Amino acid sequence: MYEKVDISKKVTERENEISAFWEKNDIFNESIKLREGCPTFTFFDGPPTANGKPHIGHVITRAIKDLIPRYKTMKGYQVLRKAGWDTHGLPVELEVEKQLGFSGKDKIEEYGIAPFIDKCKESVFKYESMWEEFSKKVGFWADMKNPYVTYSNDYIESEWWALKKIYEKGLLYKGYKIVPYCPRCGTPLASHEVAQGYKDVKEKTCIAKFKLRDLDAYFLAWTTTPWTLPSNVALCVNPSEEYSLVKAGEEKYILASALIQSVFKEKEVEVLKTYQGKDLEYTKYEPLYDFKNLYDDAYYVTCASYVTLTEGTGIVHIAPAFGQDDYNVGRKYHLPFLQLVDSKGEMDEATLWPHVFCKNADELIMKNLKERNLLFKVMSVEHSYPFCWRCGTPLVYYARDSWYIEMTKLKEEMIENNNKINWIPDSIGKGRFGDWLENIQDWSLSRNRYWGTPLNIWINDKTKDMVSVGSIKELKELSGLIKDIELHRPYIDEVTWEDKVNGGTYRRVEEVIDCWFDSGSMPFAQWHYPFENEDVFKSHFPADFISEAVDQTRGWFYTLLAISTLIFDQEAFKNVIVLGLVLDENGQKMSKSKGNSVDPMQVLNKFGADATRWFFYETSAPWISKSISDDAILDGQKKYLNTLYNTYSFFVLYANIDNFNPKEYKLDYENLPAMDRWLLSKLNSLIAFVDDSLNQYKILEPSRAIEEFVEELSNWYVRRSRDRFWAKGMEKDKIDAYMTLYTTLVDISKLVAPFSPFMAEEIYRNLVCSIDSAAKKSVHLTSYPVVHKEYIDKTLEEEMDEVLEVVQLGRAVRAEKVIKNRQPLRKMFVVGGETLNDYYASIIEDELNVKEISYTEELSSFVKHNLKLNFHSAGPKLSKDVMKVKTALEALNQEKAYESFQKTGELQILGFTLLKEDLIVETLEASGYASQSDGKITVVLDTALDDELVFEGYVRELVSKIQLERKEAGFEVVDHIRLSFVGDKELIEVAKKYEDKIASQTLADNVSYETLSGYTKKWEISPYQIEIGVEVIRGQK
RNA sequence: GGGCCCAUAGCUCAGCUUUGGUUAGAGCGCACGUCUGAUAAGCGUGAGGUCGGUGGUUCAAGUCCACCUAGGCCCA
Repeated sequence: MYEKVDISKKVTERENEISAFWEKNDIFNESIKLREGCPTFTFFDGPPTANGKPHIGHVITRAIKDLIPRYKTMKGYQVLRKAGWDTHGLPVELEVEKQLGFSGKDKIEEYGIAPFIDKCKESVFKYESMWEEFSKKVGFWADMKNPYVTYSNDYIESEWWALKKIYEKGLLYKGYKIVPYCPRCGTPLASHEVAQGYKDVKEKTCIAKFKLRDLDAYFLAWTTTPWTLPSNVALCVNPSEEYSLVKAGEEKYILASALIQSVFKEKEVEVLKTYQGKDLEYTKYEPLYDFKNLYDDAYYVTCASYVTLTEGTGIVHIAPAFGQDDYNVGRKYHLPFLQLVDSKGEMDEATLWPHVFCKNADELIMKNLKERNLLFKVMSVEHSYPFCWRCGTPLVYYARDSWYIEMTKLKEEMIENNNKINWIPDSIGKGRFGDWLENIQDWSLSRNRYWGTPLNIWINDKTKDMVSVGSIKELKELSGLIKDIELHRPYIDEVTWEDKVNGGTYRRVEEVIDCWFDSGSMPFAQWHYPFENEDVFKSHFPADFISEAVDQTRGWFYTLLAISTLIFDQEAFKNVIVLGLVLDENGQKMSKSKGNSVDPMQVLNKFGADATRWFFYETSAPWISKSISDDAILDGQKKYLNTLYNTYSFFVLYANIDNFNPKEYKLDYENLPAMDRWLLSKLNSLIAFVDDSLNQYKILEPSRAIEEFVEELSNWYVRRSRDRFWAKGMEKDKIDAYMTLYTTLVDISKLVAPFSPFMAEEIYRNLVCSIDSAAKKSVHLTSYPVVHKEYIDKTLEEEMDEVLEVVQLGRAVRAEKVIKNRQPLRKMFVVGGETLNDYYASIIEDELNVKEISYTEELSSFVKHNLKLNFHSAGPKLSKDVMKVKTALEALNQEKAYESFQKTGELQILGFTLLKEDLIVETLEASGYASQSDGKITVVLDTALDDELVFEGYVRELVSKIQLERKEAGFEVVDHIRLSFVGDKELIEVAKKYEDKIASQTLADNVSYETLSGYTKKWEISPYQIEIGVEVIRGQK
């Protein structure tokens, strides 16, 4: 029959066995082959970098990424899952530099680019096997045999095709990028290098005066970097803020209205006129300096929304060579580019201060302006400023050559395509991402590095003509190259050709591209489209579903959308679940330096994949960051996984004893008892809910519903139905119970397969495959459970809810009066609930150990009434008097007020008329009765005891003690025993009187009152004592 | 500096948008009691909350508004 379930076996051991089964039978590929010809569901896997180890954050991405495709596969879709590796980029180069023991570009060139990139290639797959093991462990199914690799020639060639399309659309241009730059080292710094070197410094800042050309007034503009003032070409205001023309002393100034006070302090100021920022646009002013003659092209006011009124004057000076914001404004207004500081950080020859280091020129410039009455004010400011982490020189922001993709031209298309995407949660798509698109910037594409996709632009050194090469074939045609070539530096740099007509040599530009372009190109580059696999690509674009952590918002999510908009003018993915980050147990970010990183393999080996996955599903919504801890994982494991597993092992235990084969019976729905129909109703409600939720990419809600169902299955259905499985023979009631539980467990195994793939598999294989060789050999090859609508009976569910409520109240009464559940009671009353049928009554009676239950509407003998204001209805009606009326109502004689209210349906108080909906009737326990109420239902217990009840209580005690002894003595559940009693005569009499009952419940074939035998133990059953012996009778059933 | 997410019991989280409403819930953990022939389980009672802070709107605010603080993410 079924394989015996060994509860003591370690979870990880069980999971490893399942894993081995999947591998041996190639279940993953089987699950894809099975859906050949079915509709496709497209999932894109965001490529991890293989030169870093998997960390705990990858568990959540993998858990979520795995769930949806498994679900969709079971729903009948074919879901290809090509894994990928992100292989290019600066981190790889840095890793290799470290390994080779040097640092810096000059050292790399000394070492040689060819051997250097060979090292990069090696380094990329340093942890590949670790990743494979990791994926296997979490149960993440992906095609890791044929992954896409961003450094492969095919992949790069696809990117070249895309880059050429962008080039042909005229969207690829060469401009400047403002980078943090160390003038001493002569090199730009990467952002993480800059971040290392911030220091708080005190610096002189100034407000300069810019004289209007057509008005006797000055614009006031504040700058923290006076050395950029000679390179000024424009001013900038916020178009939607208000600005004022003010008179202070003899002079007139223009500045933001909101900042007049902070600029002029106590000084007398007269406001002459106000403007909207937008009104000032294109107002011309006199330049501070005329080192270069740009008088007709520059020196006017521009508008940009980044200008804020939090400090300064609300007017910003624009020097496009020295700030990214400035540069963007410059491009927008076609301003000239003026860079009067050289690459050593020294002032230009053309200025009054040639070769002075720019930071030292601040004082000189302010002195000069002051002499010419162009300096309004000088202030000291303390702020954090970046310094070179190598040499301590203050960094300057400096314009360098860079290639851009002109994303600003595609703003509308980007927004339109973004609006087609279902973001989960939508606040990210609309908020963080949407806002960002509103302020979209051009994509700085090039990197002056070595290990990356080379930019496919060749320039004629004589004519300056440019060519973008879109394929290897094209390259060969142009250059006459015959042999195969690797599309990497330095090899690709050697490919040049002569222009036979106009002369000159075409050479490739030096740059490689941003590796984010690699990952954003994966929809087509993974298939080497358009050179191959046109069908596969076309049927798998855009993706139905992707998911990554929130830090990818401006990373992969953006580049996917950007490239698909550029090339295909559509969205790259339809649904995206954004995931929160995984934090340590104190909610702190994990980092190597803090030493609080959690090793994912250690977690997986300790708790198993199902429990770890479940933690991420069930803890909170996917996008909320999670604090991970052993306790938190253990929680879900105990509550959900162990409970389900125990229920399953309970079934197997008894089904094996009874040799129960579900294939020999049918689920006889029409004639099932209410308990079974209740379970089937709950089950199918659950299936409907989970299916619907997953279809909407909701994960938290179905997880919690599953957990709740499993709890009810185990702690209500199975607990209540235990003796049905325990009954002798194979009566209909027993078959019903078996069939109901079997059906439920099999459906649940399918339902939870996407969530907890390992346990689902184990349950399914043992319950289904063990008895049906024709069944699908894996749960992941089956179809997702379908709702039996006819099994859903909401009335039944509500009735059972009431049973549970009554039981809970009854237990509360017992606890309060300290009456053990083993002590039977004669009578109970239920007031205020629906009258339930005998079946339910018997459940309640059994559960609460009472002989009779009666329903009554009349509870005056048990309870008192209390009238309270219903604020919801009375609040708006009474308004300010609401509290007065409340107090008056409380002061009334409640019973009398209730009576008259019952008669007339209304209540007069303080001149107000309160109607039924304005009042809440509360019932309270009257003295002398044991009762509990939840406000709607009241349960009253008759606590009087007579001899018979007391005897029956003793019987239950005796049975309970015997069962304990059986367990302690280590008897099997099915063992029959010989019983013996010695002790106080009161208890002996009870035992004799109820001997049959005791014997049948404890499988005793023989009872003796003379001498004790077998395992014996003394018990106190207050106030008497008894000693009980239990002994196995072998060879008998 | 800008944008966004988040803050509720010792811990993990509901409740907040759609309807502002009387005593703010659940699970875990703790104490006591109870039940149990599947279970590391179940049930009950109790202790445990200035709902991050301040101010505002309102008869009434965990819930709506403004500001602030802490943590996190992205961008400067």
